[in-house]
Amino acid sequence: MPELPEIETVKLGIEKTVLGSVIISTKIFRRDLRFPINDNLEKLILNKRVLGIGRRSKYLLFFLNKKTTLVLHLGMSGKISVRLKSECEYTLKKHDHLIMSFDNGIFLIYNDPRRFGFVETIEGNYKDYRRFRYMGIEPLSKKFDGKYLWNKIKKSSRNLKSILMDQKLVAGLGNIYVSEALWDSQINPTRIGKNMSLIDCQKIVVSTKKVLKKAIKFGGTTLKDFRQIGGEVGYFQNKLQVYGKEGQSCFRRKCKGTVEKSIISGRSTFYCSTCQK
DNA sequence: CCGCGGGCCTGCGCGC
DNA sequence: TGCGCGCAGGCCCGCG
Repeated sequence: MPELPEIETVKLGIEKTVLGSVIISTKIFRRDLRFPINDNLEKLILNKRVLGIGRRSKYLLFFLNKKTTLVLHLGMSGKISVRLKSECEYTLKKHDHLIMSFDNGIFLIYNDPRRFGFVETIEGNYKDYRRFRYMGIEPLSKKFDGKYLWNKIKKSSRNLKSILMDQKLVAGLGNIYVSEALWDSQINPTRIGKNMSLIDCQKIVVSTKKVLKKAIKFGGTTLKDFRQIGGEVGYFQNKLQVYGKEGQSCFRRKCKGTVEKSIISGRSTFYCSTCQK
């Protein structure tokens, strides 16, 4: 499910609802998520105030105090939603795994059918979190520029699809937005890193940022199960240019090509080989 | 060290 | 209607 724009959308929703509030109760219905929920998680977060909400790549962060940060990863099918108390008590939904209630009356529910997501705490500075240690830079940061990308890939014999999916290089892009960004930049996902020019890399970076920002603006992409925290779908699926469009005419003006789908590095990849060179 | 493929789960849509 | 298959927005791990 969620890539960077979807997590950013969820983050903005959570900020509006629980920032500054205190976690007054937690209920965990299943602990066997992608990684088992630690036995002491409840103890570590109970009665803590949410001092800040953050996002690193596709990870959501609840800053509780100097020592403790709650990390949430939504995997492929995870959702966070807000509900009223009565709804939680009487209509627990299938695959609801965790409920946190706050002193402002808000309930946050984590639901995840496939259980590829997980919840855990970071003790100490979140920057030292082991899952962030080797993680690449944020794609929307200033550091992510053409030069950075070019330096990272100019000797690589991997294809662009797998390069941009590599979270150690740039963290937060996933299957949808890599296809979208490469289409926007008119560069073919099968091209090899070492054959890319600095100009090509600059184009990719510009397109990536443009696509991500637009997706955030539209509240992310809902293919089937992504929801904003109030249950609203995202709207960026209406703005997709290639993802899921195999067999359709390329949307680029004056391009007579057809969108094709192929499996690159194990993932479905969509592109138009007529205009993506 | 690096890159790749399999595995983790459930649900859905498709062809038969 | 039902069944089996393939596929799905991500990540970790083991292997070569």
